[in-house]
Amino acid sequence: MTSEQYVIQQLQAFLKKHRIQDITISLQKPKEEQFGDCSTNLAMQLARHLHKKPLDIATEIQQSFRIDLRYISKVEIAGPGFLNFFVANQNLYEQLSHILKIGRQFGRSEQAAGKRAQIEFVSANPTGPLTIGHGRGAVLGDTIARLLQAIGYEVTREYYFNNAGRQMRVLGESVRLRYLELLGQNIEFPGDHYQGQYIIDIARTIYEEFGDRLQKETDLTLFKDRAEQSIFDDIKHTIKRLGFEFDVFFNERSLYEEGKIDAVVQGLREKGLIEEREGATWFLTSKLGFDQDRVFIKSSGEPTYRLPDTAYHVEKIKSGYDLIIDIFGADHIATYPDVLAAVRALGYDVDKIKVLINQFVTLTENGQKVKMSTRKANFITLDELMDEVGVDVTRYFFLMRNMNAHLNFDLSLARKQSDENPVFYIQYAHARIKSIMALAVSKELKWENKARPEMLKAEEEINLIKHLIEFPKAVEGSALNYEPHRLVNYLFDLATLFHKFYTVCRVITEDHEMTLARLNLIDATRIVIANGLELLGISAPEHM
RNA sequence: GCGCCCUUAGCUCAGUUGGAUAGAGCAACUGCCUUCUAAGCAGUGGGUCGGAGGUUCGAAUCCUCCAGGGCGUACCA
Repeated sequence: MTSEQYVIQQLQAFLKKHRIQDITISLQKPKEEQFGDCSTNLAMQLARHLHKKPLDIATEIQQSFRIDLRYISKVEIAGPGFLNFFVANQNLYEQLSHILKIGRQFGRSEQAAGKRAQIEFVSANPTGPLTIGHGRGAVLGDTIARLLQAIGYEVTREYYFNNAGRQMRVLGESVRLRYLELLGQNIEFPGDHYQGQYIIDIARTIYEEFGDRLQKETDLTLFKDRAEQSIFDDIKHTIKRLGFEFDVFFNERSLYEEGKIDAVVQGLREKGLIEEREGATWFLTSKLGFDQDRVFIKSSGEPTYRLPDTAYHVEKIKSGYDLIIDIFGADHIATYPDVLAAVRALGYDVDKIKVLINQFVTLTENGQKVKMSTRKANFITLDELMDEVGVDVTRYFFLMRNMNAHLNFDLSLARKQSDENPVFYIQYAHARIKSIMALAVSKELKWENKARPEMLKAEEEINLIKHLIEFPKAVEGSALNYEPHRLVNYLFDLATLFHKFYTVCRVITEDHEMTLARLNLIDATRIVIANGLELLGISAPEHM
């Protein structure tokens, strides 16, 4: 049992004794050390119910609280009626050895065991390399997947794409024109076609294979297919470099082939939510409380994205996932309310679907904003970014901030000062520990299960232990809120506490007992940092 | 106009779901390497939490209004 669990147990006993219900006990971690390790505002909450002064109630609770030195050393009343609890060191030592005992498992839990989650992200159509903008979604998605796995979910990473439609025709035509250029034709390349160098590269491979045999070819299929294949190969390579792979690539086309699209239209039509008008097929969103109707099928006969997206989400729900996560960029904000409305109108429970929107990455270079556009090719690719700063910095950068805040990515800073990136601060703590442990091993020191943890009494040591044992809560909070940056902040704070400890407390000394105790402490720290970085997909280096 | 998001130190951002004296990193300044890695540590300065009301024991956090910025608001995805 942790100290917190003991506190809650005692407080619940108090509530039961006084027959008080409908109160949820909340424990906070005070910012100030003098206010203890955890505190509760229960007395203030109860003041209204019991018609007594908060301070009087606090005193009652304090008097009924049974101090057990295995968990809590003292209880104090402070301020307007806070009850502050101080953790007994004995409990810290027990939890420290618990960390050492379970090692890599520390931080993982089974609370979502048996549940399945699907997370769809990136989902860029194969019209060009992944950009820094996609990178944010990619890293967030993979990390949230890792976090969900850490609390027991079985997770499927899914990439949804569409290789049909107008943009793919433009892509094919772009390649064809570049191919004709290679044949020496004078081509005026349209401004609204894909401008990137990669188009020329693809055209060249076609030229090398076919020579001029495609000169009269007007069917775009071959150009389109070659481009798609080449671009997808690149995308998969980039993803792999980032440190993960998708389990499923879901082609939108399969929804048509299996009749899912028609089923959606039919289903909504039966509900009176479909209408033909001006040659197009409309989804009557206005009947569902929205301000305007939306086109489902254009007068050209091609569906808009809303229709297949709806069919796709119906399929997700039918697959029986307990949790369905979509990660979109901010430019898709307007799309999901209609899609979810359609899914709901078809009678499905959309509560399992969580739509996470990540705000844009604003690129600045030399103080100037860089506008990114795949078509204009003035983007920085994710690969180029990783070439510049490495995978660890790339991932850390995308994870360190709340996803619904804009990410200001200063390219010149990322290039020039990449060794000042905070990720190195965390990795450095790990490398320092490995270095000490290597020295200990060379001195044939064996610390496992032989140390006396009660030797660890210095403020730096106690603070470090207290933070280490918060790790499972940090993982859980990060996972349940889909907020990787919380874990990043936790690890940064942990590194700070370790560096402080390192400066003040020498690990390997003449004092054998103390040496073993501290080796245990840094070993536990190493475990937590490594486990944490693993969840972020960032390496934990032995040397730096 | 409407919808979603953002506004906290000079800059970039945290702030554990309403708690006690609002934090960190950069940038500036001052110290600390004969000892396990100085990619580190200690310290100084820096704030009307965009503004105004409201809710209550208590608000950066919740509600309303206003201002500024971003993204949408397509028979593009």
